[in-house]
Amino acid sequence: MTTEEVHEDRADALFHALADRTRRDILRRVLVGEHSVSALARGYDMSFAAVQKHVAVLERAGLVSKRRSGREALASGEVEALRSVASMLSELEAVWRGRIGRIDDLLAGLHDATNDQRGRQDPEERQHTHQEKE
Amino acid sequence: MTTEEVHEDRADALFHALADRTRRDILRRVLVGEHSVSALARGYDMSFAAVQKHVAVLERAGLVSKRRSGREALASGEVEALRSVASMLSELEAVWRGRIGRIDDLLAGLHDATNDQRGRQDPEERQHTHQEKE
DNA sequence: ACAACCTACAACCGTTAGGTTGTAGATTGT
DNA sequence: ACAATCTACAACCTAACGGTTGTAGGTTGT
Repeated sequence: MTTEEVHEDRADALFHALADRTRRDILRRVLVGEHSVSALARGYDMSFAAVQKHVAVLERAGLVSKRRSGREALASGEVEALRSVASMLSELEAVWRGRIGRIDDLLAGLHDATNDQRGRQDPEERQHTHQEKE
Repeated sequence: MTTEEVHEDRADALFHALADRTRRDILRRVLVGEHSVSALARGYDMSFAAVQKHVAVLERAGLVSKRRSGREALASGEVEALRSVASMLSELEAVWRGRIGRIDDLLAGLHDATNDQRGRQDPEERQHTHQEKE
């Protein structure tokens, strides 16, 4: 599996995890502070198991981490994962600006330089640069 | 339907549209410049109809707009929709910073002040502020 | 006129997602 | 010891998703 595929897998997991309002709501709560799964479950009109699954999806995506404390599992939000999603969007916007031609370059500024938007604004001379493959 | 529900519907559509690698790839292409649907379809190992559906999903989410030119439908990426997604993530990060307590406040800075991150960085004194509802 | 092309959409199919209930194990408080 | 609580997971159900093929209508070029 190439590095780029891993990146796409992560993107799939992250965007999918965010594509559900219950999960986004759970994420908001655990970003404020730790909550046990059952404490979270009390806030929604669905079964405990359903909420637990949502937390599991968030956890698999890396948006939430869990810690054991006795019988409860305390979940808290991972703001760095959130920032990595933001950086994916920045990459897309960079494509729009015409800065990135090949997808390979997307993995260049991946470590910590997430919010790299010093520089030009609104080029507007973008027009079908159009390199068809094959 | 409340304003907040509309907002959540939009978030659902946007994140769901982005949660598929083929759609993200299509989006990258049309962010560079206009492409007809069949031109896009030629780039993927799937049927025309499948690609057309992907474009439709992106269009419904507002990430892509289509224009008719004769027999072809030219799709181009909507960078503003991309920025609105980024602003949703900023709102979540603002929740983490402890700035936003109630979800209602999320709709405050929604018009154009998307990248509102002048101000404090990394508070770190966040710890279970924890207001349980009910 | 007609063939080629592009788009749109319906119908279908297998898999995944989001929900349910039930069961079982570990921890806690009395 | 025992009941209550919390978590994890399996099994199941229905709806939505991502793909297919087929059909039909509008545009283009010869």
